[in-house]
Amino acid sequence: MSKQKISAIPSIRRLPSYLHIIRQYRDEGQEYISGTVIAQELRLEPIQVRKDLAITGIVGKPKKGYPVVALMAAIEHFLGWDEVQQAVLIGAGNLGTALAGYQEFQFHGLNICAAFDQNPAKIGTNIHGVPVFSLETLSHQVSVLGASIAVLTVPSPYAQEVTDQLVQSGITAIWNFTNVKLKVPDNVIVQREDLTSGYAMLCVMMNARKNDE
Amino acid sequence: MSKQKISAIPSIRRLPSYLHIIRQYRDEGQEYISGTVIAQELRLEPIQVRKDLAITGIVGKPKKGYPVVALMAAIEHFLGWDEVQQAVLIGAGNLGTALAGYQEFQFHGLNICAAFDQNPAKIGTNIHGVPVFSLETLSHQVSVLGASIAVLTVPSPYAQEVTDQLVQSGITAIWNFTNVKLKVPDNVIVQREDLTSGYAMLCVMMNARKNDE
DNA sequence: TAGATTGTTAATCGATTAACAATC
DNA sequence: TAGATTGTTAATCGATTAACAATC
Repeated sequence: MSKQKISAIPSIRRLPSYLHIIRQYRDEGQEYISGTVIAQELRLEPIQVRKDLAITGIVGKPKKGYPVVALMAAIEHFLGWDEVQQAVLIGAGNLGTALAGYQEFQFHGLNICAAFDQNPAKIGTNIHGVPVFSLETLSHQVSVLGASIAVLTVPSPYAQEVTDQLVQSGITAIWNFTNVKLKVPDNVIVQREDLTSGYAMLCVMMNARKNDE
Repeated sequence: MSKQKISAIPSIRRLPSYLHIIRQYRDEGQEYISGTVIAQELRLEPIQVRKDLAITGIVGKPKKGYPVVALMAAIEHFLGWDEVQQAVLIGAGNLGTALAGYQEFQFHGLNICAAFDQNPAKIGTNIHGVPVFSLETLSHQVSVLGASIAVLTVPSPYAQEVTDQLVQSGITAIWNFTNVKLKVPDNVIVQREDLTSGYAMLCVMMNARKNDE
């Protein structure tokens, strides 16, 4: 088991932006939405949108498009966003606080139910309604809360040692916001979110434009 | 001009993580680092690392690897990180505050020199040393500060109208942290940072594992 | 010298795009 | 019916991986 290959990674990454558009059309009371329309909104090719949506199993109607409600359900189910996931936040610093207060996550079934920090001044307080605990109580809380996801926002130097604790506590999925490549056992999933890679893209595009003039 | 195709996007996105590893080796006083070693650290294929590094123009030495200092310089120059970029932060909320305090950006030549917010209570204060101004002074400040980049962290409903203001103020590159697909003129670059797309990946990996057991 | 590593050229793999019949 | 849109099958494109000669 584990370490298995996920196929169609680019498609999976585009699904949330489709969902966002589709939700807007639902709110406007539309019954159907076509791949062509989604493509226009996101400036993509219609064929790409259709191919991507196909992986969720949704079936559209020629001439009309996809039924909005069923399409939303199909994407959410495919992503597992139709079930609430309990997550713990590790590191109640700037970024951690921002993520704890990010309302959008509620739409994606992600519930940050507890935060952990080293700083005694923060323990016992709460950030955006999320209680902050001592890291020493991690194992206990993880089992009580039934959390399987950890959102990691500690300073880089602590990332690996905290990860070891997370693994020992029974966490099996880590959303890693540090720039450290974490070492974890085979059965633990890590998704690294690297802001600097997006910034690199922006910079290269700026350079390309400059050389173009 | 503009809208030109950037090639080797995946390679560009990996460069920052290489830089991070290489910097560690520099700090340890290493003179050379091989593609093999970088690959081991990041669990990639050595050939991929060599191919990626080649786009920066660096030339390695058989048997030894790449000269650490020159390699850092080559990556930084390729990304344009050897020159400081002035950026304005739009939206001094949770995420904006976190980004203003993100030390790491200094390593990448990104300097957030001013923040802007709608909220009168925030105007005149500062977040992590970055002064917060009224949005009405945007145009003036952008020209005074010589900023060409805007980091956009306003709530989604305001994203487009604020973007229009940014464009009018002379901003030509937007790092967009909202989930809105922005409409901008051809000469303006937008890099969207979508946290939910990373979370989608994590969820699909979790589902794949579950079905595997 | 022997062997690790580079950089180039070719092969494979997967993602995107194109073409088009089916359909409501 | 006419035409927009779907979904399938094939073609193209680009990224990754493999093979290997060159080299220090």
